[in-house]
Amino acid sequence: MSGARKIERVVLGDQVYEAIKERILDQAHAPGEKLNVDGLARELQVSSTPIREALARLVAEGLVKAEPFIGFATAPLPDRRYYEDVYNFRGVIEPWAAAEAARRRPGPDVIQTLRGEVAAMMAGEPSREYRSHRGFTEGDDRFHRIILQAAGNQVALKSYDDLRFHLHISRLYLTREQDVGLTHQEHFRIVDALEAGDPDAASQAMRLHLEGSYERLIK
Amino acid sequence: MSGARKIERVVLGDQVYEAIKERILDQAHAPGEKLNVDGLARELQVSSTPIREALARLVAEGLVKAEPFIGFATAPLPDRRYYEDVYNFRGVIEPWAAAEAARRRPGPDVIQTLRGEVAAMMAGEPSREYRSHRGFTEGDDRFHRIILQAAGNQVALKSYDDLRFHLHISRLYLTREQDVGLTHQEHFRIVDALEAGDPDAASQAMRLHLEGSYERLIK
DNA sequence: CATTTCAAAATCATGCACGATCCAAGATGC
DNA sequence: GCATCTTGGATCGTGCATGATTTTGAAATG
Repeated sequence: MSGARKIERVVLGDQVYEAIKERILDQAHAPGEKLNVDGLARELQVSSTPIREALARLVAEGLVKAEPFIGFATAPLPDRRYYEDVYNFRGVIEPWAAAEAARRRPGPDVIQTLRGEVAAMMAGEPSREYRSHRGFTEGDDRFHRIILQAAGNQVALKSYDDLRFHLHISRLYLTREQDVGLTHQEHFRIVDALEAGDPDAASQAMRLHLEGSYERLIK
Repeated sequence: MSGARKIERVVLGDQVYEAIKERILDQAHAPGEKLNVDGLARELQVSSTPIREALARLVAEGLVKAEPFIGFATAPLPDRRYYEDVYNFRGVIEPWAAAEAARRRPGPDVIQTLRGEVAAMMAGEPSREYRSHRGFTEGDDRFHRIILQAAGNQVALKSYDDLRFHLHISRLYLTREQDVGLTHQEHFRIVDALEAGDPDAASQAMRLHLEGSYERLIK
């Protein structure tokens, strides 16, 4: 019984999907770059079928664009208009989610995890270094995602997940060094409000953070 | 110039995708029903590759679930918890979108289209008839979508589109006859507020409509 | 006789190689 | 210099081989 560990049934398409996603998030492919199916097949040592399946999924998620009879390419960096929409949207969802999370009184484990993320983001090397740059971005991702999770609405969580990759990439290409300190402070205030169980304060802190985040992004 | 019609390069995978989606929305496959790749290939007169590509996309959109080495199946009807989340989420997004749309003063063509949808939904046969049942559902879909569009935020629009199919199916399986009249009145109030360019009234009308809609759905 | 066990066959998902089709770019002709 | 042809390369679709899963059916057990 207890020893019955679940056998991992591995489908090649899944692994290829993860591999390509990782490559894009690793900036191994620039935005808008063409993705050669045969080339990927050779590099990943599989046939073209799993590649195409994986790319089809990535297309549906918006990370990859497909042109009939021409091929696949990584999604281009969105224009300013798109970011404006994204932040307006987040400005509606996330303050609400933060209030909801505060109302539900997140457990100490959640607070602990959030503080851990904040601390880890601060501890990152002064990043001209690529790795820490990515580490910062991923930490920010997780921070916001945890709050969406704590709000307990799976639909809202999914809508955030759909934005994550685009946000991840844009942050990767557009984040500046001096922004780190400000982000840090804003995150702190959000966690404090959550811990205090104060919905209004949490909502307000999140709103301010997103506004600041947007300002930093577009300049 | 004017005669330069765009040649539609058609990929089989796209057509298969539309065909299967249509089948699911047509209730040709019950929720949770298994989808046989070879069977679909024979029925649609194509090989299995386009089928799998289409199914992979449908999986990414949540209409179809995939289990490794077992196959594909249409997504099961969600539980009550899910609908609660959906309507809480819509209760945040759509009132905001309605206010935004009112603020932008939608043109007379948009108002006209909305009134057209409302009228068409009312004109539908007293539906024990299946067709009009579906017609009602699709009309409701389009009504809400037009408002999201009028709000001018493509991210919010996409988040709604991600919910549309699930909503469509649940409405198809769960809508009652006596609900039609109430829906109709609520839609009217929303259009009026949009036409008047009154953000608060639009937001409020949308909120009431969603609350009513939710009540009708879960009982 | 009902129920369980177990093996073998049928069914089906998955991945691969190959051929057909189509796009892009360089070469040729005027 | 412009249009047409040709070649290279890539995508798209098909058929088939392989391995996993499910079902069938018969034997064995209680």
